[in-house]
Amino acid sequence: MGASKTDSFTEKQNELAILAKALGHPARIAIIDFLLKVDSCMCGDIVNELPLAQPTISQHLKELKNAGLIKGNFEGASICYCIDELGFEKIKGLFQEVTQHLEKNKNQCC
Amino acid sequence: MGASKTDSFTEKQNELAILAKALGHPARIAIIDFLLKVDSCMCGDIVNELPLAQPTISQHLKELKNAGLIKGNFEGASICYCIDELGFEKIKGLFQEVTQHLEKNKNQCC
DNA sequence: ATTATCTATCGTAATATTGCAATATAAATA
DNA sequence: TATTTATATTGCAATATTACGATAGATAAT
Repeated sequence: MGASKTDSFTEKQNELAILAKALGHPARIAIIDFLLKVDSCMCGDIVNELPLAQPTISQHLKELKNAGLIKGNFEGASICYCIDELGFEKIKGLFQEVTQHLEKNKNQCC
Repeated sequence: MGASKTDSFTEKQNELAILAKALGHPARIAIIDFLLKVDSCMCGDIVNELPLAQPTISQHLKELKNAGLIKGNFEGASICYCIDELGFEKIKGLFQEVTQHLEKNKNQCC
């Protein structure tokens, strides 16, 4: 085998996993960091910032976009990328659940 | 190639990526969900809950533990697993940064 | 000591990801 | 139209992940 058994889990679990997976690479975290710093930029700016080739950056941007973590709009010849707050709102929910739960239950087993 | 260029990124970026990657699988999200529901449990309880074989669950638990998202302590013959709040605190920082940034800058490019 | 129970590790096959050179596409400009 | 500029896609090799059967280790109970 080797393929994830996505059918065996809830839609919400799969959705969260897709969002987390998209953030599960340092290059993609670095892209998010950069977008937070500059608000918006084009693909070439990121290529100049990170030590990866243009096709690799393009691939990472595609994955972030598919997961709903960034948006990209045409602006003349280039494409303007920026953070997509919707994706981050979704994944934030999980952490709020965890935090709220842990505040209630300080006395754990471990 | 195929290996991530981890040396090219900051320690914080790599750390966040490791945490996010650990959550980037529906089975591991399901394990976290279950631990939130029952507070603490043993490996066998998760094997009964999820449609995966025991070695597979054990492997997922190991990854969550390595990332610092769960803890596991011996309790008699079995091992008691529960959420590790430290890991979740770390990853929460990124989302707070994003949220705070987006509150300030509602007027984006896209 | 033997057996039963619980969890981890090993080995392996199937699949997915990462990275880049080469190439293609799309829009602006000369 | 030809050229430049910006980004995406393709193809491929290297590596990583996923899943599980078989097996090993560790503790508890008999």
